[in-house]
Amino acid sequence: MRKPCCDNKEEMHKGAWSKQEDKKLIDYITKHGEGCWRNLPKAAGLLRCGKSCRLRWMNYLNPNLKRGNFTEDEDDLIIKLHALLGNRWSLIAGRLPGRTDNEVKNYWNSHLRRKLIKLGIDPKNHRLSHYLHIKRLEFLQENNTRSENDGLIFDAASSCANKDQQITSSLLDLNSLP
DNA sequence: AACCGGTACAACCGCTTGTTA
DNA sequence: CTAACAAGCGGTTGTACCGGT
Repeated sequence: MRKPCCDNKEEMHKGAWSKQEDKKLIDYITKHGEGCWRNLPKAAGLLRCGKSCRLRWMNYLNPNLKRGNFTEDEDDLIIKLHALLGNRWSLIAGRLPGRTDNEVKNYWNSHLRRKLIKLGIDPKNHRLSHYLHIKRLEFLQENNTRSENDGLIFDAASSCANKDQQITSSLLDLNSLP
Protein backbone atom coordinates (compact mmCIF):
# COMPACT_ATOMS: atom_id res chain seq x y z
CA MET A 1 0.00 0.00 0.00
CA ARG A 2 1.33 3.37 -1.04
CA LYS A 3 1.72 6.24 1.42
CA PRO A 4 0.33 9.64 0.41
CA CYS A 5 2.90 12.11 -0.89
CA CYS A 6 2.46 14.19 2.28
CA ASP A 7 0.99 13.95 5.75
CA ASN A 8 -2.30 15.67 6.69
CA LYS A 9 -3.30 16.16 3.10
CA GLU A 10 -6.54 17.83 4.12
CA GLU A 11 -4.63 20.63 5.89
CA MET A 12 -2.46 21.42 2.89
CA HIS A 13 -2.91 24.55 0.79
CA LYS A 14 -3.91 24.01 -2.82
CA GLY A 15 -4.24 26.20 -5.87
CA ALA A 16 -2.27 29.30 -6.79
CA TRP A 17 0.82 30.15 -4.78
CA SER A 18 0.97 33.42 -2.83
CA LYS A 19 3.98 35.77 -2.87
CA GLN A 20 4.80 34.82 0.74
CA GLU A 21 4.76 31.11 -0.08
CA ASP A 22 7.03 31.72 -3.06
CA LYS A 23 9.42 33.68 -0.89
CA LYS A 24 9.55 30.95 1.75
CA LEU A 25 10.31 28.35 -0.88
CA ILE A 26 12.97 30.46 -2.61
CA ASP A 27 14.61 31.36 0.69
CA TYR A 28 14.69 27.74 1.82
CA ILE A 29 16.10 26.35 -1.43
CA THR A 30 18.65 29.17 -1.70
CA LYS A 31 19.89 28.26 1.77
CA HIS A 32 19.62 24.47 1.70
CA GLY A 33 19.43 23.52 -1.96
CA GLU A 34 16.94 21.20 -3.68
CA GLY A 35 16.11 17.70 -2.54
CA CYS A 36 14.05 15.75 -0.03
CA TRP A 37 10.82 17.35 -1.22
CA ARG A 38 8.76 15.35 1.24
CA ASN A 39 10.38 17.04 4.24
CA LEU A 40 10.92 20.44 2.63
CA PRO A 41 7.46 21.96 3.30
CA LYS A 42 7.73 21.41 7.06
CA ALA A 43 11.32 22.63 7.16
CA ALA A 44 10.47 25.70 5.08
CA GLY A 45 7.32 26.46 7.06
CA LEU A 46 4.97 25.81 4.16
CA LEU A 47 1.53 24.22 4.29
CA ARG A 48 2.04 22.59 0.91
CA CYS A 49 2.74 19.04 -0.10
CA GLY A 50 6.27 18.29 -1.26
CA LYS A 51 5.08 17.50 -4.72
CA SER A 52 3.50 20.93 -5.03
CA CYS A 53 6.72 22.61 -3.82
CA ARG A 54 8.82 20.69 -6.30
CA LEU A 55 6.53 21.62 -9.18
CA ARG A 56 6.43 25.27 -8.18
CA TRP A 57 10.22 25.44 -8.00
CA MET A 58 10.93 23.41 -11.14
CA ASN A 59 8.37 25.14 -13.33
CA TYR A 60 8.26 28.67 -12.04
CA LEU A 61 10.68 29.83 -9.36
CA ASN A 62 13.95 28.26 -10.48
CA PRO A 63 16.23 31.16 -11.51
CA ASN A 64 17.72 29.06 -14.32
CA LEU A 65 14.44 29.16 -16.22
CA LYS A 66 14.42 31.17 -19.42
CA ARG A 67 10.70 32.12 -19.56
CA GLY A 68 9.36 34.42 -22.26
CA ASN A 69 8.36 33.53 -25.80
CA PHE A 70 9.72 30.54 -27.65
CA THR A 71 11.98 31.35 -30.59
CA GLU A 72 11.57 29.97 -34.12
CA ASP A 73 14.59 27.76 -33.49
CA GLU A 74 13.00 26.37 -30.35
CA ASP A 75 9.75 25.73 -32.25
CA ASP A 76 11.63 23.77 -34.90
CA LEU A 77 13.57 21.80 -32.35
CA ILE A 78 10.45 20.89 -30.35
CA ILE A 79 8.66 19.71 -33.49
CA LYS A 80 11.68 17.70 -34.55
CA LEU A 81 12.10 16.16 -31.11
CA HIS A 82 8.40 15.40 -30.79
CA ALA A 83 8.51 13.54 -34.09
CA LEU A 84 11.32 11.42 -32.67
CA LEU A 85 10.31 11.01 -29.05
CA GLY A 86 6.55 11.51 -28.92
CA ASN A 87 5.03 13.00 -25.75
CA ARG A 88 8.18 12.52 -23.68
CA TRP A 89 8.19 16.09 -22.55
CA SER A 90 10.99 15.89 -20.03
CA LEU A 91 13.33 14.45 -22.65
CA ILE A 92 12.33 17.18 -25.09
CA ALA A 93 12.71 19.88 -22.44
CA GLY A 94 16.13 18.45 -21.61
CA ARG A 95 17.31 19.56 -25.04
CA LEU A 96 15.96 23.09 -24.53
CA PRO A 97 18.05 24.98 -21.96
CA GLY A 98 15.92 26.96 -19.52
CA ARG A 99 12.67 25.29 -20.54
CA THR A 100 10.63 22.86 -18.41
CA ASP A 101 8.64 19.81 -19.39
CA ASN A 102 5.44 21.51 -18.27
CA GLU A 103 6.24 24.61 -20.31
CA VAL A 104 7.06 22.60 -23.43
CA LYS A 105 3.94 20.46 -22.99
CA ASN A 106 1.70 23.51 -22.60
CA TYR A 107 3.35 25.23 -25.54
CA TRP A 108 2.91 22.15 -27.68
CA ASN A 109 -0.77 21.78 -26.79
CA SER A 110 -1.66 25.46 -27.22
CA HIS A 111 0.60 26.54 -30.13
CA LEU A 112 2.60 23.93 -31.99
CA ARG A 113 -0.12 21.29 -32.27
CA ARG A 114 -2.39 23.84 -33.92
CA LYS A 115 0.42 25.06 -36.13
CA LEU A 116 0.97 21.56 -37.50
CA ILE A 117 -2.75 20.96 -37.99
CA LYS A 118 -2.90 24.20 -40.00
CA LEU A 119 -0.12 22.87 -42.20
CA GLY A 120 -2.11 19.68 -42.72
CA ILE A 121 0.21 17.58 -40.61
CA ASP A 122 -1.12 15.15 -38.00
CA PRO A 123 0.56 16.27 -34.74
CA LYS A 124 0.38 12.72 -33.34
CA ASN A 125 2.57 11.10 -35.94
CA HIS A 126 3.87 14.07 -37.94
CA ARG A 127 2.49 12.67 -41.16
CA LEU A 128 0.14 14.25 -43.67
CA SER A 129 -3.43 14.39 -42.42
CA HIS A 130 -6.05 12.01 -43.79
CA TYR A 131 -7.51 14.89 -45.78
CA LEU A 132 -4.27 15.49 -47.63
CA HIS A 133 -3.84 11.77 -48.32
CA ILE A 134 -7.28 11.69 -49.90
CA LYS A 135 -6.44 14.79 -51.94
CA ARG A 136 -3.26 13.16 -53.10
CA LEU A 137 -5.05 9.95 -54.15
CA GLU A 138 -7.66 12.01 -56.00
CA PHE A 139 -4.90 13.91 -57.67
CA LEU A 140 -3.06 10.77 -58.72
CA GLN A 141 -6.26 9.28 -60.12
CA GLU A 142 -7.22 12.37 -62.05
CA ASN A 143 -3.83 13.46 -63.30
CA ASN A 144 -0.95 11.56 -64.71
CA THR A 145 1.15 14.71 -64.55
CA ARG A 146 1.57 17.22 -61.74
CA SER A 147 -0.27 20.51 -61.97
CA GLU A 148 1.26 23.53 -60.29
CA ASN A 149 -1.35 23.70 -57.51
CA ASP A 150 -1.24 20.06 -56.53
CA GLY A 151 2.50 20.01 -56.59
CA LEU A 152 2.66 21.10 -52.98
CA ILE A 153 0.45 18.22 -51.86
CA PHE A 154 2.47 15.78 -53.89
CA ASP A 155 5.71 17.10 -52.44
CA ALA A 156 4.42 16.89 -48.89
CA ALA A 157 3.20 13.33 -49.37
CA SER A 158 6.48 12.31 -50.93
CA SER A 159 8.41 13.77 -48.05
CA CYS A 160 6.42 11.61 -45.65
CA ALA A 161 7.56 8.53 -47.53
CA ASN A 162 11.10 9.40 -46.53
CA LYS A 163 10.14 9.68 -42.85
CA ASP A 164 12.28 6.80 -41.63
CA GLN A 165 15.33 8.17 -43.33
CA GLN A 166 14.65 11.60 -41.81
CA ILE A 167 14.32 10.12 -38.34
CA THR A 168 17.60 8.27 -38.69
CA SER A 169 19.46 11.36 -39.82
CA SER A 170 17.77 13.50 -37.14
CA LEU A 171 18.92 11.05 -34.49
CA LEU A 172 22.46 11.45 -35.71
CA ASP A 173 22.01 15.25 -35.52
CA LEU A 174 20.73 14.99 -31.95
CA ASN A 175 23.57 12.74 -30.87
CA SER A 176 25.98 15.42 -31.95
CA LEU A 177 24.33 17.97 -29.65
CA PRO A 178 26.13 18.79 -26.39
C1' DA B 1 -21.26 47.09 -19.83
C1' DA B 2 -22.16 42.28 -19.83
C1' DC B 3 -21.71 38.00 -21.61
C1' DC B 4 -19.37 34.26 -23.96
C1' DG B 5 -16.06 31.28 -26.14
C1' DG B 6 -11.30 30.51 -26.89
C1' DT B 7 -6.57 30.54 -25.25
C1' DA B 8 -2.60 30.15 -22.16
C1' DC B 9 -0.53 28.33 -18.49
C1' DA B 10 -0.14 27.10 -13.50
C1' DA B 11 -1.20 23.43 -10.72
C1' DC B 12 -3.07 18.92 -9.46
C1' DC B 13 -3.57 13.85 -9.77
C1' DG B 14 -2.47 9.26 -10.51
C1' DC B 15 0.80 6.37 -12.22
C1' DT B 16 5.64 4.80 -13.16
C1' DT B 17 10.43 4.55 -12.23
C1' DG B 18 14.59 4.44 -9.55
C1' DT B 19 16.66 3.70 -5.17
C1' DT B 20 17.43 1.82 -0.79
C1' DA B 21 17.05 -1.12 3.19
C1' DC C 1 14.42 -10.72 -4.26
C1' DT C 2 11.16 -7.50 -2.77
C1' DA C 3 8.64 -4.04 -0.32
C1' DA C 4 8.55 0.74 0.74
C1' DC C 5 9.47 5.05 -0.39
C1' DA C 6 10.81 9.56 -2.89
C1' DA C 7 11.10 11.63 -7.12
C1' DG C 8 9.68 12.21 -11.66
C1' DC C 9 6.49 12.10 -15.52
C1' DG C 10 2.51 12.97 -18.52
C1' DG C 11 -2.46 13.70 -18.76
C1' DT C 12 -5.84 16.59 -17.20
C1' DT C 13 -8.16 20.33 -14.87
C1' DG C 14 -8.98 25.04 -13.17
C1' DT C 15 -8.87 29.67 -13.90
C1' DA C 16 -7.37 34.22 -15.36
C1' DC C 17 -7.28 36.80 -19.28
C1' DC C 18 -8.61 38.55 -23.83
C1' DG C 19 -11.10 39.66 -27.94
C1' DG C 20 -15.51 39.50 -30.21
C1' DT C 21 -20.42 40.27 -30.10
